[in-house]
Amino acid sequence: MLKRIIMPKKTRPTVRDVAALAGVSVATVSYVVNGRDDRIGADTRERVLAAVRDLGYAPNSSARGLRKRRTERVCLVIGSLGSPVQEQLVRDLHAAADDDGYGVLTLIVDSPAHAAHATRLLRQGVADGAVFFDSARHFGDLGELARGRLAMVVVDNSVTPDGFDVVRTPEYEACGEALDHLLAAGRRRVAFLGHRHDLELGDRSARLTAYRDALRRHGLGADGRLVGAGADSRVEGYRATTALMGLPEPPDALFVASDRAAISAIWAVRDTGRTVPADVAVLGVGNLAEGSVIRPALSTVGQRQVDFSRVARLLFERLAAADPPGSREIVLPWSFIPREST
Amino acid sequence: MLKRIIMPKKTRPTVRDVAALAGVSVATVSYVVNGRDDRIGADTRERVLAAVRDLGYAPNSSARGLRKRRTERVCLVIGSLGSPVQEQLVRDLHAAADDDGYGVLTLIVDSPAHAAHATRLLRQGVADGAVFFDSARHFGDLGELARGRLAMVVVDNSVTPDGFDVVRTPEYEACGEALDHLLAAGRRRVAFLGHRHDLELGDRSARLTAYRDALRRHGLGADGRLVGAGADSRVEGYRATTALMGLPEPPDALFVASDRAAISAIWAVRDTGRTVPADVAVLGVGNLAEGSVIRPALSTVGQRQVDFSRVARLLFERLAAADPPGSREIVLPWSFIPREST
DNA sequence: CTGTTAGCGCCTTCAG
DNA sequence: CTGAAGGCGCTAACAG
Repeated sequence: MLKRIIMPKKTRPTVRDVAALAGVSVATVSYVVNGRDDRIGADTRERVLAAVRDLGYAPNSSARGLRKRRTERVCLVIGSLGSPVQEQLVRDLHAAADDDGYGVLTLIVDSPAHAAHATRLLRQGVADGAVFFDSARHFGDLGELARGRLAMVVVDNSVTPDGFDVVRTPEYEACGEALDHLLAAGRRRVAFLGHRHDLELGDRSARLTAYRDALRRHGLGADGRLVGAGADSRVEGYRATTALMGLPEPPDALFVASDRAAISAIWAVRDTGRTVPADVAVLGVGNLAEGSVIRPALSTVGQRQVDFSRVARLLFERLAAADPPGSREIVLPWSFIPREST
Repeated sequence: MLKRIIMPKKTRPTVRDVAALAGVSVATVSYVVNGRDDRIGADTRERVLAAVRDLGYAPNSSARGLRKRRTERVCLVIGSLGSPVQEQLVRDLHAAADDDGYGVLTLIVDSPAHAAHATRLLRQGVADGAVFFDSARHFGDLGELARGRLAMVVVDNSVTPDGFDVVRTPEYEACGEALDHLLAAGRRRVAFLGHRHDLELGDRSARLTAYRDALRRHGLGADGRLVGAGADSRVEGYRATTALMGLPEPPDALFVASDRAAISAIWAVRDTGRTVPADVAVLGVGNLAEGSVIRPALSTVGQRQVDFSRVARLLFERLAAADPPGSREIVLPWSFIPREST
């Protein structure tokens, strides 16, 4: 009892504390804090703001979320750290969120276990909306989440809209164009280094399918030894390429499903004494900034100007809408970006 | 009115809905949901769980947080995406959180603006605890956050404990050892490529200071042209190295403050027709897995076995403790890891 | 212009 | 073993 009075408060200040200190009611504090102070006198407002500062008051987000039935937070669900494309997404989403007074939380989901984890948090209402990027494949039923009143935008090519918006990238077409270029230039042994999940997906992987179809278009048979994993990281790209170059009939072109690994691949090719692109052409995916700086500059496939502001806008439109808009679908512009490595 | 009855419920189910469907009281539902079901009959429990499944019920985290005055969530505040060391931290923190039934949110803070953003969320009680990694420098007063009843562990060398635990890495000593090795081997023009913030920090940057002190120990003067930015990304590492190699008197060794940039540096050196390590030695920092795979393998400085489980444990000890433990300080083992590039 | 007050959904004594 | 009730901190009617 006595402790209460003597000790500094161990619990964070509430509206009531602020109200008491400023000599006003809790409603007034709430109005001031929320910017609804058209009805509040200037002097009163100042007293409240001073009390807020003195006490270090910040409104409790649980209480506010409970009352308003919105958290004013959005969630970015991404598949992994380490890909610079995502940095742009982070930036664009933060920018859009700031405009609307929202906070951004990030959930890293690179396995079904993390997806379950994320699903639980999202269903518990940790945020009002979410953008899924490079992570949708780990989730079971995204539609169920959307039905739980979560505004959602999913960047993925193989998911079907179901109460949420879908953003697609025409990977298949752009990769096909790039591969045609390679094959038209006379390359005859083109290898494919995919992500592990490209190989698991098989026919449902746009990149792998684009590769197979391009070979077929040019009358070339598939050689199983030229298809494998290696796009998931720089290390794997280096290793897989080294192995490929040790083959009795090594490839004369490499289609690598990520720029990061493609850059390692260039390095690996050169470490076996060959030249890029003279001996071996290398083609990446993603249009990483780094690719345009290295020598030879990396030919790639992706957005010319990496920009996710449209994705962010979709989410905040959804959040602002009184009635949820129907499931929309947009397509980001992808193209073949030829440089020096092919 | 009629709509209410006809339309599927637009709002998420609550304990009351579950209780009504299962034919029990809300208290019973709460007991079952929270595993306090020693007092509940097995059949009753089954009915409740069935209702939970049918309705797709998940307890509202705002309401629960308000009532329990804890969110059972922790926050990872990291400085950027893209560094694989952080992947290990993410993994280790998730593992520890799962054990204790906590959720993990990630906040990306690579600027003071993002720090303000994060501070607001944290002060609003979005999580019970937080680990700061590679981000502390963007914050003004971490002590104030800790006083706001947030359990905190800060991984940073220049912050002083103030109601939170601090984890340090003996960078200065380990870098010094590595540089001594370089200089003892006869290198005379050693360049330093730092992060932008190393250069801003000046004397307070362990890596830059280690560099300057090592030169001094070996009786070498400082050459301003050999010190610059370039560690922040692969691209910058490549560019900065290329510039350095174009100098009238190019360096014979490069100390690069990140492994990622150091790897680019090796490449850039070779692209100017020189050999690593014969012409130019390259030393990185961080012990990135990739560094041990490339040829020549990258000499570096860091944790031999990258492991942050102790960091995570610190946080969860703090959360479990009734009374906050005093500010603790631990030191992670860092060492010089010589390989082929020096 | 400011104060009073009724919940938001949940957990947890306290009775029964 | 189960039900009723209070209150966590906040916002938004509604009074005054």
